[in-house]
Amino acid sequence: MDVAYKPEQVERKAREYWDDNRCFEVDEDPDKDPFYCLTMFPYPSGHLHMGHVRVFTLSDVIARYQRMQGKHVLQPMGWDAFGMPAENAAIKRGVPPAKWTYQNIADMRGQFKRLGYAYDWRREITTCKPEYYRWEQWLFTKLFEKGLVYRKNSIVNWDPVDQTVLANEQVIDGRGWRSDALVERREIPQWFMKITAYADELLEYLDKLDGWPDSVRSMQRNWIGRSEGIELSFDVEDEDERLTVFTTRPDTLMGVTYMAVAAEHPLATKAASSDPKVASFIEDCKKMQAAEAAMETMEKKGMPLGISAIHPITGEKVPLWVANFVLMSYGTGAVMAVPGHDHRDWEFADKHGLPITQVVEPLDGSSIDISAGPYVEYGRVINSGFIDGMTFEQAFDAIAERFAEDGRGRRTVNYRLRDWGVSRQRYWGTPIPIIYCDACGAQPVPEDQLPVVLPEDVEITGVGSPLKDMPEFYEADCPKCGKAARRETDTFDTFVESSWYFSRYACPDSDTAMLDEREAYWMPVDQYTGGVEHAILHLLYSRFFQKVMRDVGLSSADEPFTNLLTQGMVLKDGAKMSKNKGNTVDPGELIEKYGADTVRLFMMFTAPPEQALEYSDDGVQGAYRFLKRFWTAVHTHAECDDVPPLDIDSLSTAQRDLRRKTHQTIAKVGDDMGRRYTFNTAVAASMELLNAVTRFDDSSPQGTAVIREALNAVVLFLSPIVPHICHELWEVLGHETAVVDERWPAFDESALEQELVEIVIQVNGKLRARISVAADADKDAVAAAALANENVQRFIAGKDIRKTVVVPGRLVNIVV
RNA sequence: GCCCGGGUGGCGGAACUGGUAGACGCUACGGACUUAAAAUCCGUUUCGCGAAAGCGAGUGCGGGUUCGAUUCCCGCCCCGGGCACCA
Repeated sequence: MDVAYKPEQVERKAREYWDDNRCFEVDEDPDKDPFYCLTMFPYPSGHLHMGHVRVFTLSDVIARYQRMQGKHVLQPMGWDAFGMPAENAAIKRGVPPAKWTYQNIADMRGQFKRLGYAYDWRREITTCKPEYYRWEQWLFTKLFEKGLVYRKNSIVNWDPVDQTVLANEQVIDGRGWRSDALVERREIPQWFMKITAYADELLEYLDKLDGWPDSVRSMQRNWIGRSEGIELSFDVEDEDERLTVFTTRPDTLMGVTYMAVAAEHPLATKAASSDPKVASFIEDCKKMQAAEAAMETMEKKGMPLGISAIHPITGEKVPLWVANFVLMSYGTGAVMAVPGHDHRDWEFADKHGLPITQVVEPLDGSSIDISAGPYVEYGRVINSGFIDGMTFEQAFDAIAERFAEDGRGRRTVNYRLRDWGVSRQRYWGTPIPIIYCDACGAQPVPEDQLPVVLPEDVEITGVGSPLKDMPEFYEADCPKCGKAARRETDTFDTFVESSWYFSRYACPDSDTAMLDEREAYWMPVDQYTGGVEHAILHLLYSRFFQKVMRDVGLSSADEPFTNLLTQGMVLKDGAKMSKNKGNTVDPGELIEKYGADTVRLFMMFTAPPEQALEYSDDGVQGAYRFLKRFWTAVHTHAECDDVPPLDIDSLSTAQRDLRRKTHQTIAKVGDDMGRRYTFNTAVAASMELLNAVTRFDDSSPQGTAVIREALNAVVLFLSPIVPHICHELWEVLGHETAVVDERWPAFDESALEQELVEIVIQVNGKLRARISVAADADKDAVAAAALANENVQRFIAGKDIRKTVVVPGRLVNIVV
């Protein structure tokens, strides 16, 4: 054997075969069984990183495996091309975002091709192209017509020095990343999509998504945060308007000792006008970040407004506070506080010397010390007049009824989910198709004027959006009255592009409609793969868009992704790879050194998909070494060219053992790849089989026949993972057809039969011996054999046997 | 802070439905081949005691259920992801 493994040659040959034969280009064939295999498309940052290689390899393995199962597999690829990094690069290097992005796409496409992914490149999508985003603009105008979009004020991070809006990521310790100025909260008008109109459906359908991990469904359920409660209103002294609050704990109503409103609440604004201390407090509240994590971890501060609400039952005065932890954008911007039975209220009351009263006691009647901490469980109501003695449910109903009668309240359902703010004060994004007219207000751009094209030749300064300085962009005529009007210069959140791209792959060239009839052939996606970090936002927005597309008649699918696989990150030295930490590894270099197959194998073997994967140079070496062994084993065997057909009945015990191993492995690897998605154990099992073949020293005709069967199997089931080397080795094994067109091997049940099985013997649950018994031995015989064992006798001698547990084919446990 | 994960040898991991803890790979060590090195091949490798047979301990920590717990339950600790403008 003088053929050395040269990855670059082997891989080029396989690639050329796939390209020449257009192996991965698929059309809509009604006679075939379609399987849509999709990966979350990448942001074209310019260079491939290890995370990309991992997720795209995972998806590719699934696609190739399904193809071997006879499915008509679509696997497309595209680019999530709008986003901040392009603007940042433009500021840094003076290159326009469009130019930078297109160059990156070209570079990355080349790297992907080198990795041998089975993509139908004819369907490539680039979201920053007008052919793509025009349909997104079109859908927005449809939503506008349906009343599913609206404009309202909301809070952004404002950098007072750079005069620009910052992303949460660009705020570091409360300061702007470039200017280092203290960031302020600023309210500006922005467009919102009514995702809350679909809250119930998004929640209900989670139960039907049984192809999704429970963890993701659970995160989404909590994110939507449906809660049933009562909305009730309190009169406020010297005010005409009542103060409305939402509570899920009306049973604690008599325990309200104060109330709190958000800094932006009208009552707070009013109090500030006459009280400079309140005014300065509200001013301070503006200097905090918009991110929820920052809100939750910051010090809880508040200040009395000097006015009181009137308790709706007792008529007593309840002091009104302004507090930094109450959000104007969530609920009504006001809360009732029950410090006796809520953690946050208790801490706030404790700090500010507000009264804490107990109105719920444990159902078992035990006493609690409310001054030491709140009691937050459901219990029995006390100290509460007409609801005394009631359970939570009884009190809930009683309060609901009472308030409904006097028109002060109603049962209602509240969601934690907020509407989706889609406006961004950035240049590099899809222009929001709206024209503002002084006379007619905000008007959607009519269909025949779409797309609103983003000018690509611009200069980025880092101060505001260049669109605001381009009259040729923003000057427009009102679509309704024709008078001079002003075009919206904000662009969409880039999550909008990624909320429907999966459908567009079905018909990327459709220029008369957003989606055409081909959508129905491929959608929904059978297998979607991507990082866990997208478990909530991207996946929830996509689910929302799918339902919207369904409701405007573009699709009949309720959900976009039938099965979801969330993959873990790639780490080095226990930390996420990042330029800051200087611990990045360039997959391009590895591919050059070892070939694509080695990198693919390393990724699949090192950890199961859902877990974080720790990078190691030695691990890559190991993968390369295995491929060399694999290569040598197949070539060595291929030298014996007179391999006869298998004659199962004539096999020796050793030959039968190897054949059993082959068929056990076929079963195991099929299960690992098809059901469990544990590609690491599939590879391990393949290695074991190859090790068994290498150790099997038998050059008799039937010996080589058994080896041939084993090697054929190994090449077949490694072909989704390391497709290039398997393409070559399949040919070396004498096959006329390409491995890419082969079916998954079938396993022979009869090959698995065994005469003897090993049984473990325990005494009191501790391993004491192993014995070999006939596979069909009955329980009593196995127990008797176990008792007869010498070492077992040492441990049971002189003791009474209390119990004997026999698990057939596995173990015996003798309890003394 | 809240929600969701994870924690097993020197390292990555395996043990799928409560039934042999450490498969497979890496590292390290010993050996073969070689003038030498690389590559390759063979062997050992959870820890402690022991010449060996074997014994004891052991899956983040503390408890519990069970004949039997890495696996189920309760309470902690640590690490990671998400928290609505990173994608």
